[in-house]
Amino acid sequence: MGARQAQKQQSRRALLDAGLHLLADQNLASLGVREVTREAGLSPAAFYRHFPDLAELGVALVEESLASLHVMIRSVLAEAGGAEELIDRAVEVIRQHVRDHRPHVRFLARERHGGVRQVREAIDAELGRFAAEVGAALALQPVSKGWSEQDLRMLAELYVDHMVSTAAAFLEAQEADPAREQRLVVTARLQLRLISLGRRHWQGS
Amino acid sequence: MGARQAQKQQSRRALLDAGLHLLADQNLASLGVREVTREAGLSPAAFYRHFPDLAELGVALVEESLASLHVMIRSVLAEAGGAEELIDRAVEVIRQHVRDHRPHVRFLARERHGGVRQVREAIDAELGRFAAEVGAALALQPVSKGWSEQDLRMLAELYVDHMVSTAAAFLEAQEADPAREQRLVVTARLQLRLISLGRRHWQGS
DNA sequence: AAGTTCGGCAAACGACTGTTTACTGAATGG
DNA sequence: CCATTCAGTAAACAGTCGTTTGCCGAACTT
Repeated sequence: MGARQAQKQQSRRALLDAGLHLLADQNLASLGVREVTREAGLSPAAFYRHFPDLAELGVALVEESLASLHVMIRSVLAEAGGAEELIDRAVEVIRQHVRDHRPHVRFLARERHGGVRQVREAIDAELGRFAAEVGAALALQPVSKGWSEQDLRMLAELYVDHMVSTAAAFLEAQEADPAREQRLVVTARLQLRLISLGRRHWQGS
Repeated sequence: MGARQAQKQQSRRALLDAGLHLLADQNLASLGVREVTREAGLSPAAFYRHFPDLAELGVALVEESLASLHVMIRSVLAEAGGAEELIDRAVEVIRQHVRDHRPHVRFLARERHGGVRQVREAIDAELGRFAAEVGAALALQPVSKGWSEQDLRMLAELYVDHMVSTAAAFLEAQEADPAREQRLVVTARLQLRLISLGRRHWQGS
């Protein structure tokens, strides 16, 4: 890649980082072009060399934010182990992921039902693909023997929804109270244990 | 109440309705005073006779939006019945509630993790009280015999989170595709059945 | 070495913003 | 019936906004 492209990528990164930083306490819909370029150290007009819209910057952030999610889920399911350890590891991975990618996670939580349709749809589509991936992984586990396609999908969605709720809860807990975070870990584990229990006794729909 | 107060209430309502209407495709943080008053048919300055802030209008909407929720939960738990019918009724009540209160529900979904701290905290506090109420109701059911306080709370939160996720899903499904709504009903029922199953086999933490 | 591409800039456009001011006039209370 | 209260108004304040324009100069191509 030439120095030309490299410098352009650098500016693009600066814009994305500036946006992500400003979105810490703001919605995408209330973000301004001038605001972003000011934070990024560029002139307002420079923005349009990279994105036609702020919405487009938003979808770029969505892709970036969810890329790490797929990596995350694999790291949970990669190492085998009993149901109990799997649960503990899953919760821990979520906790750590929120710690390591606060801005991205906050962005997702905030814009999932936010005011920008384009971004909302991008998140939903990606989350759907995510659920499919989880479903495929669940199908490989011995516990899922005899489960219908529909039931697997329903379970995967339950897990994904729970993960999203938990991540959002971590988001608020981590900046509020360190003790609250630990309580959250305990609760999430218990909930997953209960779901896992229901799963073992499932007789099909 | 005098005619004086009555007219003031009417203007206040107009502001709240205008806000709710505009928030259909916008965030609270990107809403403008002028925008709201224009929609409400008032002058910009009139706004300040009712609210100091747009954030305050937001918390007013939170209270309004969640008042109907408490009514809702009671209508589910009021009539007794087997676990199966209770689940079906719960899902149906949520579906209907979203239908009947679209703007309020959308507002809650959008601002729960939105850019206005004051509103976020109001929603979380109210949702916490809601979970406590659900927990108290769960404690009365025979299935909960021997359950610790913590376990009951964890279950209540699981139910509330699931309800919130389901309501948000209905929100998008209802304006997209009527068939998707029915699929959502089926999925939500299955998920609640699975949770209910885990609940019956719970041995305490 | 000359010509072209193109990322970034400053400046200007009209439109819109939140909030304050001094005011009007109808409902209120004595 | 007169004085007061107060919800609502119009006008003005000083900004910020998104977007387009013409231009510069460094990196590419040939």
